Formats: sequence, structure tokens, C-alpha cells
Amino acid sequence: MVDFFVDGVKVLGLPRSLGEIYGLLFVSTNPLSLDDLVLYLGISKGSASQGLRTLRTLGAVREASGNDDRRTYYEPAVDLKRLVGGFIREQVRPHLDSGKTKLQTIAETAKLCDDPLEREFFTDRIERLESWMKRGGQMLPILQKLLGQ
Amino acid sequence: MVDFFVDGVKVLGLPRSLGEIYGLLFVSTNPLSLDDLVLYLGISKGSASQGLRTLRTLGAVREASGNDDRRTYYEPAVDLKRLVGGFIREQVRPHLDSGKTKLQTIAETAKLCDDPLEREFFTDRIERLESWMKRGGQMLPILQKLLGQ
DNA sequence: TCTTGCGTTCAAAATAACTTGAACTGCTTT
DNA sequence: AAAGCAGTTCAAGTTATTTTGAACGCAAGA
Repeated sequence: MVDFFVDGVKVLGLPRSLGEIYGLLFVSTNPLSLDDLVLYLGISKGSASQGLRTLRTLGAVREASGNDDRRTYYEPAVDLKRLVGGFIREQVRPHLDSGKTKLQTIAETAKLCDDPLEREFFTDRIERLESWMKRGGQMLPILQKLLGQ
Repeated sequence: MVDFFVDGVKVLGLPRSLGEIYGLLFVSTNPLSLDDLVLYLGISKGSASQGLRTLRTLGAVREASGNDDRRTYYEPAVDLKRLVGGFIREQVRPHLDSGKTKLQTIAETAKLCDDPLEREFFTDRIERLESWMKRGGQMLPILQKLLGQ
């Protein structure tokens, strides 16, 4: 089962430990601590700590409330909307945004091209890219909406 | 500009050389041969050959027609629908399918669980995963349709 | 205040992924 | 038939990513 998630996160370009951690939390009937993860998965404390942090920023795990213990326990977020939302926010949007910025720079450069025929070709290509990015940007909220119930 | 595509394919989990090759073809006013790629990008013949093959199976490049030369020339596919379609077919679907298979195996295993309360918990989790995969599968054609014009 | 223990950090080690290049296949030309 | 060229293959080398583990910071208990 953990393997299932390991494959899953790999597809998304995330490290294997994230899949292991999330997978274990997902099949666990009760919240687990960092030490539990180290114990059951046989990974280092460092990995577990970093993995949990990433999963938290992705909104894929949260701290479990109401434990007397000094250590903190974690449980998985199990609704798809939230998971997809976190992934888009943390992994997709930043790339889209930096892509748009780069494209602007490229567009500036293309204007300096001497040969007018070549210049036209370049601006045409650039416009095409811009339309791709725009569509991508429009796509994300739709995707999120359709997946979230 | 080539950099732009290198980043792009990295996000998709594809090797840098694919981005370089596609990027160069994309900004090139005329089709290029394998040797052109080796020359302009400074990559090895092996990389260029493998990269072109992958791009062909993704439907991201095609052989240019009508050249007298013995060698083959390539041009990029520039419509988003085709690109997205190829990516889904080659990269996304296979993972979704293998995921479904694994999930079935897991479901079988869960039935063998002794404790009825645990068993219920597991089957609940598994059902949730199944619904995720199903939604993902339904999503793909919609995505393709919306992106393709 | 000192000690104990949870959790974080980060440089170094381990692992995974990509690229190279030399040997090879098959086709063309001489 | 031999030589030449376009393109492929794959083991070995290189590069990039991930994991480890020891040192650290911080808060709670003694």
C-alpha cells in the first residue's frame, strides 16, 4: 500500500519518502509521530522531518489534535480537493509564474531581431506560448473545481 | 528560449535534453536533422537520437516531408491539443492503469484482515483511492477537450 | 540551573537519472 | 563487394537528487 503512494508521488515528481510517509499515515488507524515513521519505515529522522514539512506545506498532512504527549502526531488529509489544491499552489503555480516572466524577457529580445521576416516568425511562436500558458492558468481552477466533489 | 522549454519539460518529469531538442526545433524556421541538433546544442548523437525517439512517441515532433537529402529532418508539433494528448497517452494513462491494477491487489489483501473494524477502515480507504483514480480518469478527456481549442 | 528529549538543519554519502561515445545495423553509393 | 554514411544501442561515466546522521536549538521537567 505504501508502495502505491510511492509510485504516486514519483509521477508527480516528488521524492519517494513523501510517498512512504503519506502512505503510512493513510493506512494508519491513528495519528503517528515522527518517531513512529522512523521506526515503521526504517528511514532517518532527517528524512521524516523534511518529508513531514513538505507534506504540511502541501496541505497533505496536519497535526492531530488532543494528545497529552509532548511529541506531535500527524494525520493525512484525505480529501482530493485539498490535496490537488496544495499541489497546484506549491508546485504548479510557481512554475507557471516564472514561465510567464521568462516569456516576457524573451519577447523583449525578439523585438530586437533585425530581419523582419524572422522577427515575425519569432513573435508568432512567442504568442503561441503565451496562449498555452494562459490556457494552463485558466485550466487550474477548473480542474480543482471538478475534482473537489 | 531553449531554457524555457528545458524548465518546461522538467516540470513534467522529462529529461533536459528533450526540452533542448524541442525548444530548438520550436524556434527554428526550418526543420533540423539529428546532426544539426548535435551541432547546435552540443549534445551527443546518442542523446539526440533517444531524445528524438521519445519526442516522436509523444507526438511532439514529426519528420519533415520533402527533402532530397538522405538524412531525415524534424519539425515540432505546435498545437497544444496534440502535445497534451501525447503526454497523457504516454505518461499519464500507463501510471493510472498500473495504479488501478495495484489497487485491486490491495483490495484482495484487505479482505483477509481478521479484525472486522480494521477491515472496514481499510476498505473505506481503498474505496476512497478508487474514487480518486476514477475521477482522474474522467478528468483527462475533459482536460484534453478544453485545451484543444 | 541543569538535564532530557523532540524536532530541525545541513554537509557528506548514497542512490537514481541522464548523457556520452564507441561499436553496431542497415542502407547507399562507387 | 567494399566503403561510407545516417541513425541506434547500451554499458560506463557523469551529473543531479535524495537520504543519512551527527550536531544543534529549543522548550519542558527535575
